[in-house]
Amino acid sequence: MKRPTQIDVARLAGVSRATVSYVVNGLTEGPISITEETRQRVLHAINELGYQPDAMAQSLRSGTTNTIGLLIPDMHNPHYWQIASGVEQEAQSEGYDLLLISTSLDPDRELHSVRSLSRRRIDGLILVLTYENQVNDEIEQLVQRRKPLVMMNAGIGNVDGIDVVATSFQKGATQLMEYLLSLGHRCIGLIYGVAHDQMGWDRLTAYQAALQKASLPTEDNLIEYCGTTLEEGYQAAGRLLDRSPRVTALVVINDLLAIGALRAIAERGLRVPEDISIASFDDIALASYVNPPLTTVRMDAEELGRTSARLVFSRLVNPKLAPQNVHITGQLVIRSSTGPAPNH
Amino acid sequence: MKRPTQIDVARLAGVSRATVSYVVNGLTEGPISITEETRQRVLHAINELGYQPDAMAQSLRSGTTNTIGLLIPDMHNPHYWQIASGVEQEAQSEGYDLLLISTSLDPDRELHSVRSLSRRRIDGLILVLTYENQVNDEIEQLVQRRKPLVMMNAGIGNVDGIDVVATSFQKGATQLMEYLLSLGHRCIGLIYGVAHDQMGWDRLTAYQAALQKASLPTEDNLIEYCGTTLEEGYQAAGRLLDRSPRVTALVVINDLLAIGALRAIAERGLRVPEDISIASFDDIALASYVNPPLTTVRMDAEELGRTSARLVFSRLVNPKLAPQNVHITGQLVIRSSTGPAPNH
DNA sequence: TTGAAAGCGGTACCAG
DNA sequence: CTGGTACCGCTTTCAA
Repeated sequence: MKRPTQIDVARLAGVSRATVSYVVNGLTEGPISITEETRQRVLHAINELGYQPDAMAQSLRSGTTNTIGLLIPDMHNPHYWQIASGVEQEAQSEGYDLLLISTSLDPDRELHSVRSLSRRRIDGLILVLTYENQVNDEIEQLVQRRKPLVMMNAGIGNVDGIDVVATSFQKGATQLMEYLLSLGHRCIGLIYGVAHDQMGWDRLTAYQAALQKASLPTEDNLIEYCGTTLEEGYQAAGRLLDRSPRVTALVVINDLLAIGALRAIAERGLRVPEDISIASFDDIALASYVNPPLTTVRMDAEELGRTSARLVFSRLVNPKLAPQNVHITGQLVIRSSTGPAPNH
Repeated sequence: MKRPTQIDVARLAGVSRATVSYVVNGLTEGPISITEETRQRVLHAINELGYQPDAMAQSLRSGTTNTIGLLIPDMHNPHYWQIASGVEQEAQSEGYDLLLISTSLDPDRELHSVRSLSRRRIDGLILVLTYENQVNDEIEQLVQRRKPLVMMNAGIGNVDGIDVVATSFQKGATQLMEYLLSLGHRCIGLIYGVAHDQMGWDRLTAYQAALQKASLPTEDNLIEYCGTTLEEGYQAAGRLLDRSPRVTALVVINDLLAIGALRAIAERGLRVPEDISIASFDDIALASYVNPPLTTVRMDAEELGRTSARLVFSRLVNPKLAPQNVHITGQLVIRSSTGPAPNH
């Protein structure tokens, strides 16, 4: 059973393909105008056959796909999920569909995916890259073809003429460190679980700078590197706690890992925040629901997604808009996972 | 700057479009065979221009899009995220892209989205519907066009000739209830937060049946209905606890809401599981990381997604496969959020 | 008021 | 070994 085409409809209604097209697209008013009677005949035939215009053919003709692409590094992290959710909402409300690709933190796939997306005549593209340098050429091409393109988390190398939604925890991280220091913490661990060194740089440097400013040593064994999953956060926290029992506060690179860390803490019989404070970044929905609710630096990821999508659409409407450069910074949210340092 | 087409390449290489096509598709061996020299000329021209075949045109020709569609009810629930993640993994590994649509629990959008997907010549479709009845006609059409189509969570009305991945918590829920009863719980609350009455039916009926079997009353005010978000789970648990302080155990329709409920419990100064036990369904990754780790009925959502995707692909390979009907049941996982009823 | 026909960018058959 | 060309399904001038 093949799907019916315009021709089938035209034949059944006894008109030409063009007429069908007019009726379907509601051009029956204005410059065209078609007899109400033929219009009804066509409409009837359409119903009869269950005809639906073929989106691919329309795309080929119009050069437009009604689709925007989103590339994220990892589907397991709620943070990216939330970004996707925001993008999806906005896309949906503009009548666009979302093509979602996760690179699973694989640089090759990142490149390959951008290629694949660009072959598809996607109307707009939002990239949350981790290995930017790899794809510069592709991006260059897309820009030259005037494709709406938004990069999130673009590092230092703000490519010319590209819309960027830059997120920075620098300020929030600094606030957080000051807050912890003011609570009397002097031995603060950092759990640094990232896909790529460059990610989370803002937090790492803020951490180091704050310690330095407070004339505290930035000991290497207070920093624990790990991967990006709950489990890895859990493991890393365990290692850190066992290695440096003196730590009174733990800064974790994101909420997900912090939740893993919470478990490691609980398993060692330590109470939060009486024995040890913990704080992290993102403020995913869960952050305020775990026990205790997490002190964190908020970055509304859904809003991030919505903002990126809006940038895409505004450029779609007006291609010669000057490159936008939205900068979003995190806000410290104090909850009950942090408290005064023990014996202070 | 327009993107180059086959014609441009052909012109630059001084050959015909056909030749370019052959080279691009590597048909240079076998029945076609092209001089290595021309091949190189074409390849060179391609590089020169940065030519990439247009996926839309290819789709129009082949009737194929290298895309599978996934419709989920809600992007905020990790359960559906995980399904999406599983589908994405499998799609990725088969070289397919994923078109993701969330209906945000809106029945109209559900219908509209299925329509939109079917206009797009999607190669396969996975539907996680909540309001099935609405879309029966559309589905009928897709089946007749032999589109690989998998329905998850299909209720009772297993449409003929459709691949179904049915999930049921019936057995797991029954096990869970027996387990709670064996721990001495006699007053067991249920938090029933679903998008649509029909969802979670398996758990509701298992809950009622178990109570009945134990000759316990199924009091209406032990059941609290609510929405699907963390916040609503939190609120609902609060209402239930305040209304019926006698409950010693709480069964929650899914882990997400259970995490919300945990907070409501903690805020009332109750300890888990000493004062009150709590158990739920899904076993999302977080379930074993919250404090205390949740007793839950496991349904590996990512695996669900992968299974659905595999069904799609196997039908893509062999369209006349008999309709598959995978039935996946949840397994009780006992962790530390459940314990003996107080004063037992 | 309606119809004929030229593409959109590729693919694949058939000739040469 | 390579080129010409019909076709995929739809839109949109241009003529009738």
